[in-house]
Order: sequence, then structure tokens, then C-alpha cells
Amino acid sequence: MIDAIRRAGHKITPQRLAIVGILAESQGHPSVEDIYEQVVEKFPTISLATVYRNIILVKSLGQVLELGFADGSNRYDGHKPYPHPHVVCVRCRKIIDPHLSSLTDMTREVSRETGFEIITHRLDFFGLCPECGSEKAEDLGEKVAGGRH
Amino acid sequence: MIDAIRRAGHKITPQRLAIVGILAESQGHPSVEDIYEQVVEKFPTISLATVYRNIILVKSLGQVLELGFADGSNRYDGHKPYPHPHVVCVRCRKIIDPHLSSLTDMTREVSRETGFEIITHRLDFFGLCPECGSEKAEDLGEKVAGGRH
DNA sequence: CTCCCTGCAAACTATTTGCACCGTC
DNA sequence: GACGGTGCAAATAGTTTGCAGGGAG
Repeated sequence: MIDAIRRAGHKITPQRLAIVGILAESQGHPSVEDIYEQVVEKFPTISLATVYRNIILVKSLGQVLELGFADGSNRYDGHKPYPHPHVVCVRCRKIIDPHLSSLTDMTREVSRETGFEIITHRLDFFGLCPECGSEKAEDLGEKVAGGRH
Repeated sequence: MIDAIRRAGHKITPQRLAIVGILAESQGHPSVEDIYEQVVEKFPTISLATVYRNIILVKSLGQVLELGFADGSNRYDGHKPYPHPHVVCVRCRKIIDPHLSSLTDMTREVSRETGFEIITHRLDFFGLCPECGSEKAEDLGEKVAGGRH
């Protein structure tokens, strides 16, 4: 990832290094805030703008997958920066990657039926993870799958 | 849809009637702006706030499906207000509903593997529709599948 | 030594909210 | 007539941008 940045002619600053490091290594699909909070530990004066700018950079290099959700929250995956399904806990916001077959078949089916040239896709499942599922549930329904902001 | 609103104890105003009418009848997955522009024709003094408030209302009654996208845009479907796949043209933003089987199988598979209790899902394909695909393509890649704003 | 990058603050955009008046029931 | 709904304007939240100084190459 660092190489990709260097190859694209961008400088390697300590802040940038820290930010892309978190993106590249984390398994947990961090949010902008998550990243910011971790980086502030090392660089107390860093600004959110710098985090945003660097995310935009690696995103433009195809080194990270951005997952925008209906409620406006964004999560990032630098570990598998290509489209793949996600399973999201609507209670604790945990995100994991399920192993799924038959998605390419589905893409072909869609392409045949609609005449679209499919470029990418997005598949998310929303529900309760085992930990949250055993607790009592209330405010779940609403803002789950759909409209951002 | 009007009945659902009345049953929930809300009044039927002319503005409300116009807004939900557009949501219920349109096949085209309109945006807030689309709805506003149509309603302004009849009610020149209507405000965006009223459109938002009424969308929130019908959404809370489960009468409309909200599709939030990575770039922050929202689209609404009052025709099929339950989760279903969409195919989105990244050029002209047209949205259509493909007919797809095997999604329920997939949900079961995810549930079994992850231990999640799946509540809902979201499946979108992004690409070029037949009309846009025949033109030349440039600024497509970036903000396609992912992070809303 | 030259730019790119950073930090700060202000700008932006989409949505939400407070408030006074209005219209449905 | 009461109370929910509307229109307006201001508030909000998340992200982006302009600018001046600082550091990587």
C-alpha cells in the first residue's frame, strides 16, 4: 500500500504512514472516527481533515474499500479492497466477512436480464450477532438497511 | 398507504397527499429532490422540510423503502417497500429491479456460517445501462459502490 | 530548495429542529 | 376548538476546502 502511494508520486509522511497502516492491517472495518482516535495517540495535533484526505488518497488508488451506510456512517476495509459481502450487527455495529459462493452467477444473471454492463456490486446482510442476539432487543427495526444520512 | 397514515392517527393534508402519492405510484425510485420538484408544481410554497418530514413518517410506517447510497444520495421506493435487489446505472442514476432467485438461500447460508440472526439485507449492482453503455465512458470508477458521502 | 502535506478554521450540503400560524378532524 | 402539520429560518453533523507554515524528497 505504501508502495502504491509512492509509485503514484506521493510523499510518505509519518501521519500518512500511521493512517494507511491502520487501514491496511485492521480486520475490523474501522470508521473515520476509529482511525482518527488511534492516530491521535501518536500525533496529538493531527486533524480530521488529514485523515479524510488520506482516506481519499488510498481510495483513489484502489487500496481500500469504502462502505457507506444508510445512516451516513462510513467504514473502511484495506484488507480486502474489492467488493465482497458483509454481515453487519445492527446493535453493536460489528462487521464480518462471510464466505459466500454463487455471487458471480448472480451477477451474470442480472447482466443477462437487464442488459446492464455490471461494474461492481454491494451485498450487505443486517442482523444481530450471536453476542447481541442473546440480549433483549428493542430499537432495532428502523434505520437498518436503507437510507443514509 | 393513505389508510396506513390515517390508521396511525395522522391527518391527511393536501401536501401530504401529494408527497405520498408520488412515493406510492412512481416506478422510478425518486430522490427527495425529485419529489420536491414535483410537489412544488402544485404547492409553490411547500418547503423541503415538509417533504422530509413526510418521508420520515411513511418510512416509520414501513410503507416505503429508503435506499441510501455511498455518495449521500437517497432514493425511495413506495411500490415495493421491502428489501429487494437493485441495479443502478452509475452514469444516469437510473435504478431498476431485477428478478433474482436464490437470495433467501444465501441468507440462510450466511446465518448458518456467522451465527447472526439476519433481519434484512441490501443487494445492489452497479454498472452501465444499455443506453449509457453504448456511449463513451470516463468518470465512472470512483464513488460507485461504497461510501456515502 | 521545491512542492506536497498538514493543521486550523471556515465553507458546504443534506437533513433536522424551533417556532408561530394554519387547517384538518 | 384542539392539536398536528406546515413554512420559514436557524441549527446540526459530517465532510471538504482555502490558506499559511513545515517537512519529505
